[in-house]
Amino acid sequence: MTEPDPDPPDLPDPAASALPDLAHSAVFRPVRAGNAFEETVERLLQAIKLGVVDRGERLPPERELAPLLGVSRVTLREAIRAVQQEGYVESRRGRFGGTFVTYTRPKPRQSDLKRALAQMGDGLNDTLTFRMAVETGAAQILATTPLTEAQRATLRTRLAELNAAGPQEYRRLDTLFHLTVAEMTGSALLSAACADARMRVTDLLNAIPVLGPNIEHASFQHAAIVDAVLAGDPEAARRAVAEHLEGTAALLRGFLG
Amino acid sequence: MTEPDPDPPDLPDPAASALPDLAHSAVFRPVRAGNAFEETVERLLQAIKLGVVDRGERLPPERELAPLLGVSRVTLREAIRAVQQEGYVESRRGRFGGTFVTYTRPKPRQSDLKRALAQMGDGLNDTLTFRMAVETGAAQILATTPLTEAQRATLRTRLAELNAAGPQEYRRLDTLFHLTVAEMTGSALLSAACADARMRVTDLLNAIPVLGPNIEHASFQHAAIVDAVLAGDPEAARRAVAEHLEGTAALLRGFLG
DNA sequence: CCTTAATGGGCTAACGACAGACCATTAATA
DNA sequence: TATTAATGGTCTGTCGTTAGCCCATTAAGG
Repeated sequence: MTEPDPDPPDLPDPAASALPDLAHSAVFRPVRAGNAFEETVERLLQAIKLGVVDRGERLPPERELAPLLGVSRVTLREAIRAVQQEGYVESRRGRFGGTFVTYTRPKPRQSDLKRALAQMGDGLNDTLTFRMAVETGAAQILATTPLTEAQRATLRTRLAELNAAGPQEYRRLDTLFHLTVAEMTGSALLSAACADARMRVTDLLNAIPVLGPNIEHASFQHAAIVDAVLAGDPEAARRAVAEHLEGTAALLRGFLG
Repeated sequence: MTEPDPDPPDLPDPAASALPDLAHSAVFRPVRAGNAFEETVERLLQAIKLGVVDRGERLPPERELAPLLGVSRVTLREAIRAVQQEGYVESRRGRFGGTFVTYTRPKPRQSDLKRALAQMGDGLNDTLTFRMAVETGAAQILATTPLTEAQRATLRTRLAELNAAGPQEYRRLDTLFHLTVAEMTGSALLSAACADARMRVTDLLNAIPVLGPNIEHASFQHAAIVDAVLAGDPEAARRAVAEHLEGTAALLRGFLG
């Protein structure tokens, strides 16, 4: 024993220069989040919980979905079986068969929220910060983008649908609205980032009751976002999204006390 | 032959509802970019080209780096051998050995730029949009974050270093500056996104000559960013970054004509 | 009632990645 | 000069993943 490393007196490369370990963590981070199976399960749950595939609808056929997700059909099938056993989907064979979503959002329960919050742990602030950055960025960019009339109409439609939604459909259409904004920027990277950010807070949001006052507040902000985007005012668009997300963030952080 | 699908007259689920294929592409996208080996090579090249590990410095030991990247040591070693054969690094055995960076940025060549642009193809706009979103987001958030005096000092230092840099060191310190802003937000997700965005344009930037007028212009903008962040003015910070990146984007797009 | 196309289900051989142990080499240091 | 700790280099067995092929099932449509 030679006191292996009580407090390194002089490291071999003391001239480590201005080389900041800061930047290290952004580059020397995991190349992949998990194994293919786990990642695939996660994606399927996302598609379901986000409402991209709604109850009663079916997933794309395995032979199409596997290449979309970049995994083999075997891995996809294992993932499907996993979410199947959790009661999210049912598979039916034969022509016009498929894997159908059976999941219904459970009633929001305080205990679910606490569990979800505990599961995220320190990641909550990280996620909320990330979401704030990418969604404000998307709105700001969209407001500087020349939109076709069809796109403008789509935005108005999404907003109207959202405002007309009952508590059952609210979260799904809200997700859709936000994703639509991101998608319209035309950047696949950006919309993937927004989808990712949204997915990270889905469990939390789904555990929060959809209350009248909150909806009204949100509706007002959604309208402000659309108005700013359609008016081509990036500053206002950014501000509107920021206020909207700060509301959500404050709501979530409130449950931590 | 029964005319397989000339124009689907009635699909099985015509009530596909408002189900937008839009959102599909953001969720049903590849779970992983490539195999572990390729991803690892990419990361190593990024660390080197971004200057996170500078010429003469060494990578973390394999036994540390492998778990950081989330791959096995075997895979990491194969990746290292690959970049070694391209002349980026050299390995030395024994205590105080390691894998040392030998890469020096080649002189910018128009042909390199054209090749890099061709390789990106349609991804250029995607990348530039993404970068705009995440970096403006980071600056905006940082400007609303209470900073310690140490952090404020670091920002000023990075800026000073950058302004004092010669053409040789300019790109590296520029990268460092931008990554520092992202890291300071405290969001690992956000800094990873910024690092990713930066990496996607690295080859392009490295192929552009560092010209006096450009540096002066950029220096002015970098100063504006730091000023806005230190002043706690998110609007100004966002605007400064946007202008800065628009300059770069215009420069790159200019080479496309 | 039969045919048929589209779907989930299952199998196999080959490859990729992994963990863990062990070997070889090096230079600081005692 | 001998020790020794830290590093790259190598090997082996195991498991996850893949591509490709064929089977089983189903309901629409002839």
